Amino acid sequence: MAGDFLFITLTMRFTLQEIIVDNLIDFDINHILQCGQVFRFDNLGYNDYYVYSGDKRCRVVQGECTASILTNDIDYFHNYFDLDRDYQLIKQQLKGLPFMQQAIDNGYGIRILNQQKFETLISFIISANNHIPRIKSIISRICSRLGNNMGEYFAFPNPQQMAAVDEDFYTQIGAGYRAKYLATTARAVANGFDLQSLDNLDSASARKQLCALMGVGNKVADCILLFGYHKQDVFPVDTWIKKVYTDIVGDGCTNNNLVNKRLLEIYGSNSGYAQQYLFFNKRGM
DNA sequence: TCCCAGGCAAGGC
DNA sequence: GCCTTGCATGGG
Repeated sequence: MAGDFLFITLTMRFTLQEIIVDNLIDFDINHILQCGQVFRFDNLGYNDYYVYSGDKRCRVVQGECTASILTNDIDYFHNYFDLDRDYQLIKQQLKGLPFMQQAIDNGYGIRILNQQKFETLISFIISANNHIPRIKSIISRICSRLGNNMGEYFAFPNPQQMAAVDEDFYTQIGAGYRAKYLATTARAVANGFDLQSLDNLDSASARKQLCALMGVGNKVADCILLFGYHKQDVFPVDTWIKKVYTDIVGDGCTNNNLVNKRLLEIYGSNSGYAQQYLFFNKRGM
């Protein structure tokens, strides 16, 4: 009997369950993965991906009318893909604002993922002045060298695991001048910087706290707030968004803080969503 | 090749 | 406070 129980337990642990997304008007896995919010995924074929988050993995297979999310943690990925949110309502609210109609038409399937805070923090420190393919490869090496071996893949390391190595390690895996930022910030979090507590703050206060971490400036903080905290009243300004700003306003402003302020005024409480549609649209994907 | 990338820290003013 | 400069690396 004890053997039977063990067998059932193991079977349940490795049996994948399925989330069916039955409305592809507001879900397209390519849009979701290619709008620059996440760097850990593998393309297995046409509309077929592994997506990794923390120590978890799911497989997303998208067909003509439905998408299937295969995972052994349904609740986690239901929240991860933000499936309870009404994106029709968001699009309705954004539609009349500058450049939104075309951007929404192009990236209609974008959803803002609910990613883990520490992973988002580290990922966007690496993103600074960097290309997306290289960001992905650096993160991949950090996982395979420091993260737990999950069998078929590696988990994203926790703060203690990242704090256990020094700056030289991050230089060796190709992080460039961000090596110091990674070593310093991983130690700050491992030593008690409480990422979770920022959930209770308004965006401006949380942004200020995040900017105290080495390697985190206004833009990186805004990305962390949007992708790790789902704060919607932020507008990360990078080189692509500055091009968009030139298209929309065209006043020659080159000050990122002013551009950020003016875009927030235009897009208001839905700024985070607007930013993702505009970023995706500008990168021409 | 040479430019550029989901910018930041440090230093000068 | 704002503005400028230096910065590691590799994909296109």
